[in-house]
Amino acid sequence: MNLKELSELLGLSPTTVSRALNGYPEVNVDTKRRVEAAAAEHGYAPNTMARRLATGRTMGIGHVVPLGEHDMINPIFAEFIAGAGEAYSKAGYNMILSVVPKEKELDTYRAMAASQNVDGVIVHAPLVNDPRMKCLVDLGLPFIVHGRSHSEGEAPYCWLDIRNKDAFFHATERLTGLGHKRIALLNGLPSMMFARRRLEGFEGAMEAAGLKVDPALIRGADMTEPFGYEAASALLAKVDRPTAFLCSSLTVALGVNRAVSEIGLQLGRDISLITHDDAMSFLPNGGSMPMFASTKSSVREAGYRAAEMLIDLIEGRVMGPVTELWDVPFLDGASLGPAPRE
Amino acid sequence: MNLKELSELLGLSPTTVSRALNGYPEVNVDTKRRVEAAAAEHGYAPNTMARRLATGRTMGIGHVVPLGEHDMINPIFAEFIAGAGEAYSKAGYNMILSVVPKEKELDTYRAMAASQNVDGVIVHAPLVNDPRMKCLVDLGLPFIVHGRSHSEGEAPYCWLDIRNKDAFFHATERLTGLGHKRIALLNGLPSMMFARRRLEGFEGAMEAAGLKVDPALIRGADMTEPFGYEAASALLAKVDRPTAFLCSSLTVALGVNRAVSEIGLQLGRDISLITHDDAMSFLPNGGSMPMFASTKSSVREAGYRAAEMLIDLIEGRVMGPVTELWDVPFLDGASLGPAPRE
DNA sequence: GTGAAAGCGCTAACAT
DNA sequence: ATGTTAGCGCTTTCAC
Repeated sequence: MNLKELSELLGLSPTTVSRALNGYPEVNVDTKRRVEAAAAEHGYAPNTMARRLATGRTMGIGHVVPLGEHDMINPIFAEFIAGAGEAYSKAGYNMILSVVPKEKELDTYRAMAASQNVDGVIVHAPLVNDPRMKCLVDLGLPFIVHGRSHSEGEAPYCWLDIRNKDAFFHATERLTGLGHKRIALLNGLPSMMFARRRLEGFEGAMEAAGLKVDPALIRGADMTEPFGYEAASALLAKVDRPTAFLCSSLTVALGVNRAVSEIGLQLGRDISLITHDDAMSFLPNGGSMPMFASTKSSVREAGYRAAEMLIDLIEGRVMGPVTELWDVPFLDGASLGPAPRE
Repeated sequence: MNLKELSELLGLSPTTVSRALNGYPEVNVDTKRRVEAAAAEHGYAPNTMARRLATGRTMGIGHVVPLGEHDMINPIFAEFIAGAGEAYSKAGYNMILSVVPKEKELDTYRAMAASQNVDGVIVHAPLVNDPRMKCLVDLGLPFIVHGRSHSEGEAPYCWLDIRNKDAFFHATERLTGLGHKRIALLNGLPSMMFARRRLEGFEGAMEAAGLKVDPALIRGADMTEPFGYEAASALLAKVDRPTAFLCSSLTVALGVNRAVSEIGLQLGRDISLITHDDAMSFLPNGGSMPMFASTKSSVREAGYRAAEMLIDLIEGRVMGPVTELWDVPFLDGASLGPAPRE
């Protein structure tokens, strides 16, 4: 069933039917009702592609995820996607997920701009010096970055992010306040902007406490359980082992916990741990796992806000670089204790 | 730049340019080269929506994921998506991810069929009596199910699945062979078809070993770490506690390991454990975590095959219900030992 | 309030 | 080997 058929069925012109269905005001109330009834009865829905061609709006938002050694499809991403998806449904947009080799990411954006199959894109997991933003600006493709690439000051694009630096500053401060001097930082990949900012927060707090940062206690990698396990095992085997761990994710913290238990120690008694929890999607409550700083469902919220922001940008309701930044909520946990006496 | 402009620029008709760009054989080799060069130079790419309207093919595959209490976007899903995405890129298709409230899933399919914005869909996580397949068959929308809903015999649709029942039969057999009599099964949600099949395999092997299944040792829930921890803690507190665990995922196994360590026991010495590993995306090697049955990257492979199969179906290269079924590879691990003497 | 007609940018019959 | 023409199904002026 298409518009023409439906209109013939009703003895109306396609124009009127289209207007009735799209809620134009100038349509007679009765005709409108008749049209809607007929559409529902015959299960008519306008052909998506025809409408898109006619309006010039694709109603699609691209999410390009690189397929590489490092998995980008992780719990954080999943939560974000869930949030964004909700916003899209509400606004009638479609999420288009493109899985492409990392090195083809820019080409994908160029192709998207040239073939006009998305109205905008969302950039995930920005790197320390990320080439994607400039590329997108040049292409004139509207976009929002989840995270950011610029350290301080104005960025010439829209982004939204949590206060990673502050969160890790405060977490570290909390540990130094308990007397910890040897604190290990199990961070994300150094190339990632969020890891850079977390490191800055850590270093800042160490300095503020008059402590020297030991580079041997800082590790950065994909935030997996085995990474936490292996890094913690290695660090705990040292004679001057750390008395506390600062983890970039709950997944990593689980690995640390495994390493700690394995050598007969206990988290919260012998070793302190604070983790940034960004893995709530597979650990719905985190319940029994002690933790401290948590984003909880805020990643999903971030996805929703990002999508909303992008749609506003596309539809011209907002202009120019908009940014949003929010705090990471802190949760006290059972894994904190004073540093052992020397 | 559109087709008309490009063709005028070249002094050719739009048709010829279109033919040259789409690789039709009847085009002069020189013109073809000229056209391609001009297209590249001016960054021309055909307008996606115009092409889709003209061809009647949307080049889109829908993935509907329910947004509910139970997270559907989990590591298994992520791996599957990565695999499918790869296949789509290769074939020029787009993945359209729709996040919708669970109760609106069928409506979403109906809307997709009516508005023709996808060429087909992939059904995830089928339930024991899943209404989606019948709905899709009625709608005439091509689809592939990752998993299945019908227990045995012919299903009137395409699906692809791993041998869950066999895998859990063999895993259980292995444990009974070591003398274990009290085996706990930490399964997925009972409403999920895969959990049902795993349970069947477990029960079959118990029966084959002449053992009685204790319902108190069977738990089914979302496969999270806290579930594993809490279930194992509770079960290990019983006087007649299990001597072995069979887990539906590595995430759950991690929780079991935590519970086991916490009470001073050790996996592989005091308690045996076999896990089906479907969480490789956040545990890239599983390395130090002992495990037994593993799908490793086979979920990603499944996504790739499913996408390929669906495209074949859409493009008419295959017809009728196709199914594919494969074994879960077994990996020996360090977590197995004989059952303790009575 | 309704309709006729012209596009949106492409592909695909049907010539030549 | 190339061009002409007619759609694909909708929206959107413009006219009544």
